[in-house]
Amino acid sequence: MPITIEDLANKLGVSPSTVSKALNDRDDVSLRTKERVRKTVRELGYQPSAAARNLRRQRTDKIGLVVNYPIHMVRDFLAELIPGIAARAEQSEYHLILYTAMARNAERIKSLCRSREVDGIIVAWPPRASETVALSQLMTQEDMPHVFLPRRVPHDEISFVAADHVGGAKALTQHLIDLGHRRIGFERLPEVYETDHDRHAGYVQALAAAGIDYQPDLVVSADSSAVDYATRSFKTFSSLPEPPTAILFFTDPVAIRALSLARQTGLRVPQELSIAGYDGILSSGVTEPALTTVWQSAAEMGRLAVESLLQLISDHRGAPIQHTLPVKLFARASTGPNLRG
Amino acid sequence: MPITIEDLANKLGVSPSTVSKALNDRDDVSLRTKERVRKTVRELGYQPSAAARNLRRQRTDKIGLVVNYPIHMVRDFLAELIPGIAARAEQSEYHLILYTAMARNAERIKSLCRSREVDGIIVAWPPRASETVALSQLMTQEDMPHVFLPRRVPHDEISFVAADHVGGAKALTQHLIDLGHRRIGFERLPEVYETDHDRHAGYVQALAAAGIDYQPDLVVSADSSAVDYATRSFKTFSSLPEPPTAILFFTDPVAIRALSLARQTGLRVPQELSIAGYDGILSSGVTEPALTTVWQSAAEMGRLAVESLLQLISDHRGAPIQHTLPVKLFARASTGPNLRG
DNA sequence: CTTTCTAGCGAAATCGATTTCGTCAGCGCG
DNA sequence: CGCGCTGACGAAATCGATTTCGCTAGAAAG
Repeated sequence: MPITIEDLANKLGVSPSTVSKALNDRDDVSLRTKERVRKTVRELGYQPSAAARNLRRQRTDKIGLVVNYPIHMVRDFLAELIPGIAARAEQSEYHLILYTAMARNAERIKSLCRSREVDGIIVAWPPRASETVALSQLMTQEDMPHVFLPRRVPHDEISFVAADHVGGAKALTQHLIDLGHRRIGFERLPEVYETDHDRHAGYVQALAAAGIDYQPDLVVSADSSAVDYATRSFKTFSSLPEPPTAILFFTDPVAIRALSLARQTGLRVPQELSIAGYDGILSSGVTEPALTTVWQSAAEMGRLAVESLLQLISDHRGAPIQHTLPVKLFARASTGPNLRG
Repeated sequence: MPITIEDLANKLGVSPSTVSKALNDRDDVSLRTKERVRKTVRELGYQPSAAARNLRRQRTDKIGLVVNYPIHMVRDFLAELIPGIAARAEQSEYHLILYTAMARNAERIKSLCRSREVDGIIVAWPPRASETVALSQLMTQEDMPHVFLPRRVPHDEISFVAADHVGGAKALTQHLIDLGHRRIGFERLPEVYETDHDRHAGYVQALAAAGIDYQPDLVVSADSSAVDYATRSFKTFSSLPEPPTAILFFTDPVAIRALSLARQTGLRVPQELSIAGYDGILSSGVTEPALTTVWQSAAEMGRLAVESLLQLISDHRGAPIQHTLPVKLFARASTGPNLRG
């Protein structure tokens, strides 16, 4: 039995409509009345019922974050993303509702749209391109503004916020080239779609710019279905007739694993082998040696995603918004000059 | 213009009340009608308006997580906690709304209660005891079920989920005693209230049980207002006339910092100095040497918090629920036998 | 055959706000 | 004086579901 607008109206001797209008600062209420209303609101600590407002205004001032991926695999990223989203949303009086148990489930997203419990949706991790297009169309049909994250979606009509993986891989490769490396191993993870494609493109561009031939055997496709695919990839590289002097692994955890494998093998890092990761979020700085990596700001992506979403919400059916954020190279101790010629 | 219950009713030639009752499986609707309704619902993909339901039923099937602490300081913990909460909540058809920008702000919590946009609240990190009691009373007055986390609250009427820090510190100390250590340094962080108190108690108990005298100079109060208080604490320990052979630091980050300070000083870990952390969440396993620590499952605490909250929600004004979870000792390479007698 | 019950349905109230539209007093102006 | 206009307010509709209560037809009971 919280205080309702009617209680307030009675106490003030005016009608509920007047109270509502006063609180929403409409101009057909006298200044004197507005003051009186505001004063009483403060005294009684009145707060309008969210449900009633939502129903009448047909909006909720909430946005949904749908995590379309096994959470434990992306925990570090979410740990930055979620605060980034929440902080930006709260600046604009929006709040964040989390939906985690909906991996690849179009039905559930449709229900979410129809229940109208959020004004917009951020989808973390778009599925494969065709599914993503279908998902996006579904949401568009339901008039639900939405933004994908943190991968780009190869489609003009779809809003997303992504990191510049072409640039990231290019910078990383360039960094190794600058250190004198010419045989640079590159681990791919084909099922990650655009991300893999972009990074590979960056790698290729950097090599080409330096006039280094692209050697297919230096590019190893990780088999992420294997339990310890880090070890597999590492072994594939080191069993080459002419192993690379530097290796770019697809993610930091794999690179970290490679660090300890190298140690076990007796290979000194970076003197005999340079190792770099990617996607640095946490913990890349605490290894020994500290891991060279490329860092993408999940918090910043979250912030941008919210801003894009708010725009899409206010510009009813405006143009799609696509952001590609620059990433930052962290050159640390795990990469060093090529001492093997 | 999503489909409303009236659209459905018209299409079926029955009244909205009948549709509603069919969907809620009331027993004054014939089986035949229920079937017809359910079929059409499936065909049209009807989903009731959340706002309308919330208003009428006076509940939202949502719980709020109020993060009452600077987020960047507790990111690793949140990264486990939030998925734990969300997963358990979604099992019971609840969803999670995040409120981050409300550090120590009773006014905002009051508004949250009165707006009725959640059915219950989990407060992450209770403030000092007196404030916590006030906060709890406020919420109780507003009929808002709530649970504190992850610290215990020294008050019988208040629900919380906490880790057993007495047991944790005791196990950690015992571990070092078993390794032959008798001069064991202990870093305190006085402003963390009950947590500090409990851990200190565990330390004292373990010493007493082993018949080792408590030496006040081995207990150092960290000055967390200092920028690099890790270094300060470390130096205080090492400048003692008779330095400890093992040190328990208050958190993993500080212990990790101490590892590299020890290396710089030329002290070998664990041969010359054993170092342990606390609160292991991530990254304790990737240091060199791997850090001994005590681990508390944030996910499990989240799960329990939701369960407690759901219980408080259904048992209107039931008894408070207090959980103290056992923690787990991870004895790793940063602690070893005392070789200095 | 009348009365009583019950199963099944619908009309209408309700949740608590916002918004539309109408009313009315007071004012200025010709 | 009559007219229109404006400023300030309130009555009532509205959002879309749930819930209460009453009604009716047919079965069961007498």
